[in-house]
Amino acid sequence: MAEDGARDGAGLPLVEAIREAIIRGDFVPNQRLVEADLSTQFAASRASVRSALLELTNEGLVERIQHRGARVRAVSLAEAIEISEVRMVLEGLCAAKAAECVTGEEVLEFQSLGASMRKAVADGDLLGYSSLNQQLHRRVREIGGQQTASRVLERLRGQNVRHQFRLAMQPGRPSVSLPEHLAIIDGICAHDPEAAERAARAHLRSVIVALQEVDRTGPPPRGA
Amino acid sequence: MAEDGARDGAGLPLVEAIREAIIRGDFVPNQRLVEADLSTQFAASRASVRSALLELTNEGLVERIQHRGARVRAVSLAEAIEISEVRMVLEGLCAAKAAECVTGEEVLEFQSLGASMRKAVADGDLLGYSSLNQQLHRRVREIGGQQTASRVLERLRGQNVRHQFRLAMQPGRPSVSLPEHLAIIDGICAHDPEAAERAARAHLRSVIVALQEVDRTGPPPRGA
DNA sequence: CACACCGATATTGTCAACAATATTGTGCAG
DNA sequence: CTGCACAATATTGTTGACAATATCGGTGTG
Repeated sequence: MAEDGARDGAGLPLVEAIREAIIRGDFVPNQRLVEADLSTQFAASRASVRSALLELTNEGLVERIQHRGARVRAVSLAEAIEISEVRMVLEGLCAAKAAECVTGEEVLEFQSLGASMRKAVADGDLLGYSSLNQQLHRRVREIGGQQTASRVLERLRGQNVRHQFRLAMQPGRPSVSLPEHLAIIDGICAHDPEAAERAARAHLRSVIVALQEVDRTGPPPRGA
Repeated sequence: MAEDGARDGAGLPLVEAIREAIIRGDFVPNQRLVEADLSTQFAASRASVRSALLELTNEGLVERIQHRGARVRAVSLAEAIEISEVRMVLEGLCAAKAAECVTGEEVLEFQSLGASMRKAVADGDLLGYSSLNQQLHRRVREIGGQQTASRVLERLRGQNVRHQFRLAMQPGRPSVSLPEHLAIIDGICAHDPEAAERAARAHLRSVIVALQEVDRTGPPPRGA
């Protein structure tokens, strides 16, 4: 509460403002999202808020029950694993397609990206590595050219960004994921769709295992 | 036009009514969906129509442009192929998971379903086969228990139901798809996730080839 | 003391009217 | 005859108020 929603003004289209607020963590899971409150906080009409909540519901970020309002959806560990399984096969698909149609220039770009990731891990730059990580996944999607898969992946990303964040902060995690990422890059640069898909799937499988691990060690940062 | 939208009354929640109308083909691709018209046709307020269109937009069934209204989204062949590629990996995932956790009772159900499909093809019952087809895919999703994948698949289904329909009506198509379906069933019943996934992917790959074929022979039934 | 009933409150869902915007048709100049 | 400015129209986007519904607190009774 107490946020006066200064940042939106008329710049971003409200739905993005709320989405960012949820992803950033301004709204915690299970927090109620009352239409009237949001309309004042974001200086928008209730109808706009309503339509934004509709959109975010379909994106899986908020949950609505008839006559009972909207709340920030709390994705359980089981759901996070499901999402990662879907990501596994979809990113595998994108990696395979990227390996097929990658250009020479893009190969160089990927290799440079790989080098940067290596360096970030060596330097212990967690934040930089996380950013490069996202960049890699995004580029694979873009180059794969599978817009349908990209849209789905983009939506899923928002849903377990919280779990993803916990993973990235896990000590020792980068040294595990780095070789997996490099394998994806290698497969794509070698124009080997099957290798790229295998590598992408292996990476996500590893993410799933890590999710289960991190849950066993330290339960949720903020209990529901 | 000229439909007075008799069927909805107060039974189904409007959004489903419009969705069914689009899927059924009452509204053809690229047809404009004017809010005022729909509100009279379906005897609902414009606000309700508006929110329904919002929802359907997020489902990918309609397309909206700022201040220019909504139209039924026409999915191109390229998009249909993309969708089928996504289906390929997701149904592969579901089939694999189904193979892992299928019960003895469900094995019998699948085998019975396979027998029915065989019979329908032998009898030349296109409609019955199409129905069994959908039932098979649905059961695989349900038993796989991957709700995230299921939701995505369900949404994608609505988008290329038109292309799917054209395929089903293609002469000779059932004899091609039947063994593919049976292979999926066999893989699941054998509790062999890899075989089930391979079979599911092979099936969808065949669907993609068939989509390209049917486009080459007979372009769209109703040009955009 | 526990439990069902009932009214008060908060919140969503719906509606009708108004403003903003894009499209279309018309008239005029070149 | 063609191209452009401009008004008329059609349609969406927004606002505010109203009705429907669920939740919460109190009250009475077994």
